[in-house]
Amino acid sequence: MDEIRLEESALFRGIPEDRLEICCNMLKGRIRICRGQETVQRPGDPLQGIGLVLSGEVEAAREHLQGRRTMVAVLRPGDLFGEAVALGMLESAPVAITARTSCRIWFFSPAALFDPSREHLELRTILQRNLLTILASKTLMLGERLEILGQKTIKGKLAAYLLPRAPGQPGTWFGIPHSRTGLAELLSTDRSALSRALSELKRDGILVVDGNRFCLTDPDKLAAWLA
Amino acid sequence: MDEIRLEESALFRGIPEDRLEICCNMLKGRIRICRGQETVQRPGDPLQGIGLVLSGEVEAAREHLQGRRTMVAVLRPGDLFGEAVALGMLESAPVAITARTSCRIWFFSPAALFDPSREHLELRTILQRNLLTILASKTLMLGERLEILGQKTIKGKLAAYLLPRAPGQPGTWFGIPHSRTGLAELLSTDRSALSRALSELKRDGILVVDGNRFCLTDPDKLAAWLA
DNA sequence: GGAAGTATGTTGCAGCTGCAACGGTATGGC
DNA sequence: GCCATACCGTTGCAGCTGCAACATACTTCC
Repeated sequence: MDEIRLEESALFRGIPEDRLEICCNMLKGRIRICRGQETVQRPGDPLQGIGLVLSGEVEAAREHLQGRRTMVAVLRPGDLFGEAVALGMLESAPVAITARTSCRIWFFSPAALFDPSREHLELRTILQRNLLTILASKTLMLGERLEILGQKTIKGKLAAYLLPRAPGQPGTWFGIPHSRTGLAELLSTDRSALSRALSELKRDGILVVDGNRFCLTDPDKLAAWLA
Repeated sequence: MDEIRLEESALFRGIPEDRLEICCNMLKGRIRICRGQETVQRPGDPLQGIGLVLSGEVEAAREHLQGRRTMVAVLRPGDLFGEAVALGMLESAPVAITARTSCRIWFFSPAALFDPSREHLELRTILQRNLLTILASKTLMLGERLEILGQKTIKGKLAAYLLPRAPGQPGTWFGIPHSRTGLAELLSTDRSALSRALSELKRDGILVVDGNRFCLTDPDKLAAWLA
């Protein structure tokens, strides 16, 4: 099973193991179990608190009209979602959360973190510090998404997405956590047009594809597509 | 002058006025004065700390190759930049910071915020809490940028950008903080193509434009362009 | 006042993308 | 085994966009 232990998550990093239970009680969390494909959170739903993925795989995506979606991130055990909404004082979520696989999610209220009481102050300090780090790296990740979506062509988007994910050694295979349809949503482009772009890159000897696995045979030629 | 007082900034919200000086000393800030058009921070530069705009107007933009840019945000007095990079433990900045006008920027080190000493703990707690709120709202802002850049057509991008900024009462004029060129960079599109799209929207009676000021005469028709 | 530089609107054109449709394959339920 | 569903690649076509070039203001700086 891919169940994560809380102390391995970024949120609880640095919390002594014997204090975990205190933290959990303090945050008043409750666990929700979702089946695969289940919608965890619809955009506009009243906020359920901050979610921490315990097991399974979860997607965060912006839903546009007519079923079109722009994927924001894939969440794995240990990842958080909803923290920006909760801390930013919005009353409803702007993104949809969907379970890719059956999963367990721990929802907790951020209010307890800022309880003015002096109780467990040192634990709350660690949690707040961790939350800062998590939000900072999420901001950086979103910045990279801007870099990708800012590209003008599909091959440019592919280059902006694949190049930072490829191993340093050129010609090495690496996997991505997306199906073709998912990749198209991530790049906010049309699936068939993406398929065509990949075919051309293959034809020109720039990369090789096998399902979710890629091998950049000519990274420089791919980088030439960056605007 | 548009100089901001520190206690009006989001970072120092809730700090008693007579403690401000303590905070400033604690954070070891130093002020940098920049002329208009000056580059404050090039992507890849070693980090100078977190920046707080005291006066003037500053741009944050991702620079692609060949001078193309995707604007990320306009920063006004009281706004922060670099906090995600500093807290996310990156050693260099991924975005370029440019002064639009002459400006004064206060750089400070985030390290003092997490000093393990007990000194001024209550002040540091407030600052950390404020930083969390700032990062959360920046995350939400970036999410909106994804919504905009995820649109497939220029008119869609315009709709995603203008509709949330228009006053509730249709037919009201409102301004945006961008020139045409700047708006094109914000939408990550070509300036002349943007100009063409705006002309067509004007021709079809959907909006009226006067420089940086817009008036949506038919918001519903504009919303129809959202993918 | 003049010159250089910058911002803006227009237009023609090549090219890329979105869309729809089709066929093939894999997966799952009955 | 069979059907339904989903995923993926291919293709034709209309349409939108990027790009280059040009003309017109407007600003700035001598």
